[in-house]
Amino acid sequence: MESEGKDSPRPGRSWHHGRMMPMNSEDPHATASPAPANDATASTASDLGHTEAELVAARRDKLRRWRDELGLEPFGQRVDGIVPLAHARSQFDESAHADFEAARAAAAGSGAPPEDRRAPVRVAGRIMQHRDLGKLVFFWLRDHSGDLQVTVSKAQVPPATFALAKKLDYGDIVVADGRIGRTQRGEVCVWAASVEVHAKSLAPPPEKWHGLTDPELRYRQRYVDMYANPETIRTFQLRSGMVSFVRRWMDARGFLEVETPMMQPLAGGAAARPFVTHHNTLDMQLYLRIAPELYLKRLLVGGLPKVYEINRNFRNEGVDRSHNPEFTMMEVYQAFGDCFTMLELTESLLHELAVFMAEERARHGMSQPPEGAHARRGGPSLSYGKHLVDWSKPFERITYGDLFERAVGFPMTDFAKVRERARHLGVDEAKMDDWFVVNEVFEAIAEPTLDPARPTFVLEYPSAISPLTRPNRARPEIADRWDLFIGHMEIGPAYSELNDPDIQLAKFTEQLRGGGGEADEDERTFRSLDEDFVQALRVGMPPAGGLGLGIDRLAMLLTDSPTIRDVILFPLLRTE
RNA sequence: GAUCGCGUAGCUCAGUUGGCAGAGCAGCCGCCUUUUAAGCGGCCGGUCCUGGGUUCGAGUCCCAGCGCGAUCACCA
Repeated sequence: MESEGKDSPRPGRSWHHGRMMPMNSEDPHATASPAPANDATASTASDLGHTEAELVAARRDKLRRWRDELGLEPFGQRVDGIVPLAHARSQFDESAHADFEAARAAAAGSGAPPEDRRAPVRVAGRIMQHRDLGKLVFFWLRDHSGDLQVTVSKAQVPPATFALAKKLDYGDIVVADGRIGRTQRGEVCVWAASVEVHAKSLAPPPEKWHGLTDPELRYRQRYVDMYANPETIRTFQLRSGMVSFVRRWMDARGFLEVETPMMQPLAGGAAARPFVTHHNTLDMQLYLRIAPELYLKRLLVGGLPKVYEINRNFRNEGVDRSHNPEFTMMEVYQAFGDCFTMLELTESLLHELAVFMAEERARHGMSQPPEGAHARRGGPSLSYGKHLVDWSKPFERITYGDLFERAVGFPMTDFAKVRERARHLGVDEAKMDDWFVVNEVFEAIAEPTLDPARPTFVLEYPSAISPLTRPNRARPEIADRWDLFIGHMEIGPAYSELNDPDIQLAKFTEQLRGGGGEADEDERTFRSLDEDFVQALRVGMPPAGGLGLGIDRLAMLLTDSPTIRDVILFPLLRTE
């Protein structure tokens, strides 16, 4: 395919005939004149504030003048050879700069061009700062790699280029060619030979110094947040690196990544309310999946020994700092494993992931923990808010019962005292089974005592509160399950999966009847028996370990983000 | 869904006891060849979230609603 290279400026458009104006118009109303009627994207004063309309009009007026008076087309085309700003900056060479300055001084007045060994670069970015000092214009560009200054000297560029450079706005997307040098003040910059606008920003920009701070605006206009707040791009670069690492790690251990249905005729695999949707041609009610579990287990039946899926789940529930209605989870199943297979896998994965993310955070310029922090354990430590999470192996392990007794002060089997404590907590325990009262007290009192700075596996959950989980063969009163907590968040559970179809069917049936008293009526209406899944178990599923890891919450921990919305590009918001 | 807090210029924020609606940034005009949140002079910019109410007078007090945030519930 033929490479067209840089686009060239187009002549002014004929439909501006009669609207030509001198650059320094004396008509005070000129900047407030309405946009051309044939401009389909024109905003009107009625859908913007009066003042915002004026700001937009000023930008449109520049656009028009560039076209009419400078013959430029400020919405550009393909440009080849652009290097990231950070790369351009790295091309700076002090000796080349010094040699050029000396050669320029020596050549002054001779007319001969001075020898110039400074690296030529082509850069592109969005204008973040702009200063017009008369015959010298400075502006800063920003791209995904960082910021870089461009300096434009009236003496070194064509008049039209300089006129353009003087009128650039915060937010415009600019391509500049030039040599990498520095200013007298020592700022590394591109000394521009050419400057072109390739996208005129018509929207009023956020505040220059504070950026965009209103959380709602940051999420609604993520595209503004991303350029105004560099840490936003960094967070998503880090998240992407994290997910890639997890995939590489799983792939290297022989796990096959698969994709199972997100639209399911039955929403199973978790206790949650689903979203409902509808297929027109098949006239069929469908649910957005609440978990991939039942499909992944079918794959074990089919003969895949090690599978995982990283993808979205949808739960029709509340929104808070650690919940978004659509969220990303990794589920893993390994034939002939159990929940301890999954524990070892999780511990190794997260430890190595934290080592990797420590390097990535450093590479992206995030501040690091003080030297020697947690060095005695030899593991990476990564700040998360006010905590310094110690990701060294082994992670902490504690049983449910021990944690309960340690935090509450008496054994969880002392149901009378448990009920008394629950009443003090305001729990309406009278109609609840003993073990669900225990769990109320556990979640209210024991879970918060876990050290947020140490990943902790909570083991040996009571079978009574894990109705779908396989009981331990030697000690049926405990479930073969654990939960991992980090930073006061549940990161994920793992199970020794049930593969006896008769027991599975019995448990499903009991759950459908509302057994255990945990599910409210509203939720039960969405529950239904997945008979095909039971049939799959009848075909025969190997015993297996299963794991679920909350990818968004891991991203929060590893990018030091206080809310799940900071690690989801477009979190759910009410429509305006 | 509940409780609490917040909502003022395009953005970031002040606004006293209820008494003329404010600043910085951004924008427009002018000056400057070394700026680093540039500077100087001049100018423009408001549905004080919405709707009621109290009052001579409401950004401010009261009620309702909407939106956002925090906590809780649900949940991972």
